Amino acid sequence: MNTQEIILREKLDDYFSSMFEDELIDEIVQVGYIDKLKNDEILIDIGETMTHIPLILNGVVKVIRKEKKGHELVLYFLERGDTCAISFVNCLNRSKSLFKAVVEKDAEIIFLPVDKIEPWLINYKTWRQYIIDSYHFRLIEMVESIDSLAFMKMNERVYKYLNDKVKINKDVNLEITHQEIADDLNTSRVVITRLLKQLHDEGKIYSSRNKIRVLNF
DNA sequence: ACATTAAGTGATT
DNA sequence: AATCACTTAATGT
Repeated sequence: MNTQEIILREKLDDYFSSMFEDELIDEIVQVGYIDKLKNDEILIDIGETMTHIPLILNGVVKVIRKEKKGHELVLYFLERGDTCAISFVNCLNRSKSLFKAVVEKDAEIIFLPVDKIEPWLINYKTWRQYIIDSYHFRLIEMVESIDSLAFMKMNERVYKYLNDKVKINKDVNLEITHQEIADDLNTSRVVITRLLKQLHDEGKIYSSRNKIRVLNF
């Protein structure tokens, strides 16, 4: 066993080993490769063809829907233990990505080549379960995202967004600019500035330049 | 000291 | 809730 495999196995032990059977872990170790990605690196962009699916070991990946003229909307975040099963099905169909995925917080990710992993669906019950669960979970998050778009006012959306961020980063102190929030929610900076000021005055957050602290989380 | 980037605000639609 | 136009504040060089 080479060092790469040993490292991989070690990383998997953290989280996935309790989820997958030993034989499956063995296969993952053999075909997968691990990569460390830094903030703002793009995993995949809309229209690109996917060849691998990611298993997130740590860090955070942000999944975004993008409109042609640069307008974006954040759909959900992927964290430890997550994969994007959507990308998996996309891979099987050899179709192009509907989403853009960028690293939100430095991440270690195992990439699995799709042609190798397809048979796992048949051979490994835990893998099947994992993929189905993941698909289900993404669907739920997508619906949540539709709900917030359709039914929530912008001030509620901002607050939810901040809370989601805190949850995912495990830190109530966020380093973020008004502009970045505006981009993620597809609105304008001025609107965010005003709503944040409102939240600040209501005592729900504390905000200063480049920083927001979510209170009573 | 100056330039750049982030944030705050009134007025208008 | 969005846009414009402008101001003020914070930060980098």
